Amino acid sequence: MMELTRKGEYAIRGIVYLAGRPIDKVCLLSDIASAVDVPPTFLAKIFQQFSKMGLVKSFRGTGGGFMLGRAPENITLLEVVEAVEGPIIPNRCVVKATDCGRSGYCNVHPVWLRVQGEVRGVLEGVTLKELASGGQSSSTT
Amino acid sequence: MMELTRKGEYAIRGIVYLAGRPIDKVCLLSDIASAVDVPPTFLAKIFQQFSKMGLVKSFRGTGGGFMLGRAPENITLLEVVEAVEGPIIPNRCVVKATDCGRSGYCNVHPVWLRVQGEVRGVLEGVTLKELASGGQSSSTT
DNA sequence: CCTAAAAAGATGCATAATGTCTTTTAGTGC
DNA sequence: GCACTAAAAGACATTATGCATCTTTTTAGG
Repeated sequence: MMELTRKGEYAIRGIVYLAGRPIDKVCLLSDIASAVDVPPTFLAKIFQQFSKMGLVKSFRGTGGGFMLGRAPENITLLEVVEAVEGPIIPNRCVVKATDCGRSGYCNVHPVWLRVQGEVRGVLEGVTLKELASGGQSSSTT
Repeated sequence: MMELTRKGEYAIRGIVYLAGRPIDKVCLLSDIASAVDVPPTFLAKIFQQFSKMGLVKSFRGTGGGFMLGRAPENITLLEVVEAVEGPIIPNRCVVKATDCGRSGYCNVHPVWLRVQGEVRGVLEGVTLKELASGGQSSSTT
């Protein structure tokens, strides 16, 4: 359960790679794709989503490609994941309480809220800069 | 992302209901199903899995039905969820490190481990007893 | 106007989710 | 032993999602 899809995995690989490149130069999608071993057409879709969210900037035509939309220390893993996978929703009732509240057998509701909070918290605490540079975030292991 | 399936939701409803019933009496599957509003045939599959894991005890034939396999304070939500959804795996690389370690672009690995730990921690801290009685676990909101 | 590169949209296949139905097995009570 | 009850097991159907690929269109440079 709770498994990241390939799309999410590819998305992270792609943007982390981009974050590790010179910040002011465009990258060809095809270069990124081959560097991180992802089908180029699939990665294109992913980067289109990134572009809409402002996580990357795109440039068409000759000399075009992609750049990070913001400084890598200002982009969190949570944003990246949510950009392509949608919001972190451990259970429907988190977003639509009527799904569980109607008969009273959902004391589980607050538990899902807590799960959601914890997951978001962890992902929000990690930036692309850390991921690209190999720097570890505050370890709690 | 990370969404519980219907199966998981139904599983929780069913076993929480059972946990709220007299502990030494069997419950008919059909009664549970109608009480928690789940298709009986589907719930049957779920309870078969529970039975294999020892979370419930089943009795066939006349006077048969289901009982909790252990005291409700000794069954955690984590066990229930994992019984039907499988282990909590935020990303493949958590279970099979070769998936991300091969080229070095997975500094994300420890993050997924932390996510896994947090989620498991929350779910492990909640017992069927609390869920059945409406008692809240240690609130941190 | 020709080429480069991303954007957008249509399509196809495989797998998983969500159920249902039928048959089998195991008990109870007569 | 027989009939009845209820769970176990397995086959089946439908839909949604994941995981791509291919084609066409738009935008930009030289």
